Amino acid sequence: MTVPPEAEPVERATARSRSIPEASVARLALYLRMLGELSEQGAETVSSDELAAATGVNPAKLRKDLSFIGSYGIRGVGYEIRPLLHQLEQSLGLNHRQSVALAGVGNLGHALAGYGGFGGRGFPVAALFDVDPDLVGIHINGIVVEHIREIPRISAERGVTIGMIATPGPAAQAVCDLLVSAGVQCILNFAPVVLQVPADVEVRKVDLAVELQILAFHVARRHLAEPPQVRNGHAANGHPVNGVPHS
Amino acid sequence: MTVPPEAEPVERATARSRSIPEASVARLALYLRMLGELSEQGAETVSSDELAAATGVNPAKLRKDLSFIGSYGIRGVGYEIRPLLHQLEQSLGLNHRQSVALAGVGNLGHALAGYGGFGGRGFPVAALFDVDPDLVGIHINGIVVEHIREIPRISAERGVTIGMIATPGPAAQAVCDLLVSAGVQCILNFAPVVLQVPADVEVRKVDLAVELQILAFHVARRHLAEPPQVRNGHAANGHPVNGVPHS
DNA sequence: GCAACTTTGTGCCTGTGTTCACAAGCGGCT
DNA sequence: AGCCGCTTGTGAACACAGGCACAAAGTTGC
Repeated sequence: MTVPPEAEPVERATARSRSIPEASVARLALYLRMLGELSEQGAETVSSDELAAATGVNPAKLRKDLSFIGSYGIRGVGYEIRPLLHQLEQSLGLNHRQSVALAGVGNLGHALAGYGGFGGRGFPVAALFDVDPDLVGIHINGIVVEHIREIPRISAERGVTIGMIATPGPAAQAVCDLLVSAGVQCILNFAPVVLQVPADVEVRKVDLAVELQILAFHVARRHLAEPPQVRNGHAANGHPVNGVPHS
Repeated sequence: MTVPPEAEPVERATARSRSIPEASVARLALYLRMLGELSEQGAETVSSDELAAATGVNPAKLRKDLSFIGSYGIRGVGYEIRPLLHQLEQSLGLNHRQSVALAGVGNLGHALAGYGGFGGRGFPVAALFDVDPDLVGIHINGIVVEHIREIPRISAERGVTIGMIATPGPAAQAVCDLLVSAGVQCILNFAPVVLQVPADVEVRKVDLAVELQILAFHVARRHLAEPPQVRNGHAANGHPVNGVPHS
């Protein structure tokens, strides 16, 4: 009585993430950045223990993650940074630039447009969009803000592959539809809504309010157990261990 | 033969998250917001299927999540929105305001300080900090930016419980230490570094560059299978199903 | 060339999260 | 009043992620 004929639930999941586990991909990106820093500092090799300590990950987990992209370590020595870096970039799809379109140039969007962490890491922001006539036409970081309705044309022209949505919630779905119609396959959504997209479009959501609420939950848990307890002796000097992992 | 004497690996995990699973907490925050919207629209009850569809979550998972905070549903009917909302706020620790301190009022920090999603949801930004003398003293949203060194004093005065770090990477650890010494127990970190903190401080990290790289990875996976394939016929009208869950 | 040491790569086990499927419970209709 | 349909709450199976511990494989020193 419950489930009707139904489609295949397993097929899609396995087909989507051939080989590399979702959770590992996120950490690989972390390793990539840390390796870049180490490389700039002139290091030639790293051991899994060193890299694990630097990224706050369990060494065994790190090795397993790296094993998904091949055997680039030397037993008894560690990992040669240069080749590993190259292989990581390859595996994460960073060998060809991914142009980003950002829709919504309000408070948050403006900051994202100017955020150096994107362009510096192979994700140049190639187009900006908004509906507000006061914003359309202004320059941010050398890029002109265009009207939302131009999304399909301009995205195609500039070879946009990734969309970021930083609009208010109510506008997000419409903008999302435009991005999808422009051929964008991946969307990073900062708006507090659940986007409806075709099955072949990937959406990731960053929800700042939810992040805070998760923290608030932990604060509350603490206060149930401990008394007020203000840490007045400066613990600022010794930070014992620990970089608390998270999903 | 495998497991030696060893300490208790279970003890710590269970003690830390008495009752509610980590992953559920994140979704509970989602439900909370959606229930708020439904309540404003005048709805009295929701079924798990409806709420699940609205939040892009599996209905069974949703019911299990809600079961962690108690039985607030009526079989045959659904959930009464008002009492459920209230209970959710209680369980997530939103019954007493949590003041937030934000360190780093650069590009991203400025946007966060002005972001309406925080204050409106019970997380008033109560203090702003930076090192830059050009920024110290300016007002954002009616709050004066203070110097980093004032973190301990001002945080204590204003009852800050949550810290947000939006500084450049190299400055983050020092700022983090100051926040910890001020008694802050939870930190939301936007800087691309792994913070070292005492074991009793909770850190969550939001890493925008990593989010993009995860998306880039999926784009690359796609391109291995499919040809260029630009979606020119407008798929903008019908968004079939699907709001793609994520970890 | 061999032995001792170091570090990777991985098999296996454990725990956590997700999903299905169904019994229990509630309201409405006859 | 009793039945029927609907929806919750949850037991059980399953998939995924994490971490230990060890064999394999390399390096260094003699």
